[in-house]
Amino acid sequence: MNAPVTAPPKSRESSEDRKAAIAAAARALIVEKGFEGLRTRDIAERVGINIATLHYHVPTKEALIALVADDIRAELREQSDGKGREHLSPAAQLECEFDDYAELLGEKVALLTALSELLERSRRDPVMLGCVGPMMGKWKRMIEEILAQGVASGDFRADLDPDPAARMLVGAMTGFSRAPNATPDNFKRLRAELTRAVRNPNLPTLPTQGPRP
Amino acid sequence: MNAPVTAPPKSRESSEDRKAAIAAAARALIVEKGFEGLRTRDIAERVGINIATLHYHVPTKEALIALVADDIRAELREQSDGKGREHLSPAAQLECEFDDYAELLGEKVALLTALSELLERSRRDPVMLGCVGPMMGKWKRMIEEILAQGVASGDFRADLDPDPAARMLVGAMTGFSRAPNATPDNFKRLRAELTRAVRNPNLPTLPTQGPRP
DNA sequence: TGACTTATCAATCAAGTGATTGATTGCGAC
DNA sequence: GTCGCAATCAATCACTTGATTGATAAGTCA
Repeated sequence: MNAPVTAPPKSRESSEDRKAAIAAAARALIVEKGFEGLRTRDIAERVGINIATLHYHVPTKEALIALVADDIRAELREQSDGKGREHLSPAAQLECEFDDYAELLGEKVALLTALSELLERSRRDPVMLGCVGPMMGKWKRMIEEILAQGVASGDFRADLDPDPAARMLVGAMTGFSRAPNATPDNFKRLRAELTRAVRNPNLPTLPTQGPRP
Repeated sequence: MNAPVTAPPKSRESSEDRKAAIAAAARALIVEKGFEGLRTRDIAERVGINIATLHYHVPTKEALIALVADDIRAELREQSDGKGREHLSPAAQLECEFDDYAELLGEKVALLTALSELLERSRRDPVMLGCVGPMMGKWKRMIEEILAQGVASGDFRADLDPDPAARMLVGAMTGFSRAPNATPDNFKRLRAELTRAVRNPNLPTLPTQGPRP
């Protein structure tokens, strides 16, 4: 390589690296203190830079918010991208959605927590709504689509209404992450229940039989 | 903004009335600005009193939080109290739960919004968790109980697992109030979907409201 | 009426809190 | 070298915010 695009590690960080570090620190602090408890000084301290340096990279707090939102969006897209599942049955696709959320619950709870904080604020902050709303909308629509296909294919109940059913599934999952006793085992039970809630009872094959004894 | 209460120069309020007014103003402001955006000065202004007067009635912000939490708890209990429904079928009892939530959505959205703010904070505030946690726990347990009875009576699916199913219902309802397009009509569709999600598909007739022997 | 309590306010404090300023330092280009 | 720019920092401003203080008026009661 005679033309390195990314500069080698210097004593002084590049603007990109700094911004990434700032976003990470901000997200961690949002989880700890809540969005409204986010303080620019705390972020700077965690990154190990001066307040003025922080403001050099991220001029205003609004820009900081946008940075964090983008950071979260990028990480979420990273998970959902490039996983062609169109060839799977609707029921299998739905299980994949559950798998994805289980992965978030297991390895990226902080992401979910931060997202939850942003969501709460989005109710009264149009800018935030513009950041977070599309993410949630996309998720719900994706599930809605799977459900509609499943109704057509016979995987799911014929009387299933995709829109409210998708609301139900999304609400159940997000609600789960907020609730106490959000253990992996309890999520297994939840997803099993959700599966039973939407599946076609007239299907000849019954893969599972009821809840645990 | 809002007129600083051109209230008539009344005689001095009683301590109880003042506290009630403070709680009401605080709740309204929580809805508008979020819990973390709650400012004692704003509350005082809305009530029409001096900051020092506010601190006379509610010494610290923590006491204010407790006051608000108690206020919300009281209003919620007011709705759920004294509505003996044990004589109804489990399916009918569940519909009553949906009715209750529809009523909240219609006439007391502010209550739900404030509660949502408190819930968000309860994740990182043990005191708040002590206030809000029991409320949510009671609700979930109530639904769980109805579901268990409905499984036994045959109203609901035999393979329904009450605990995660209750999580699902609670999550679906709370999630609905947060989501966009939370219209009354959409709630109708949601509750219909939830009803179908739990009902026993082997029932010869659709379970309807009314007592059953 | 007079002593005592309750409710109220203007003024102020002390600790934040986002943002700005002016100077300093490291690094690449010429 | 040394010039210019990007990155950094110490100091500070202007404002917010929960809480306190000392004084004053409105009730209560003997």
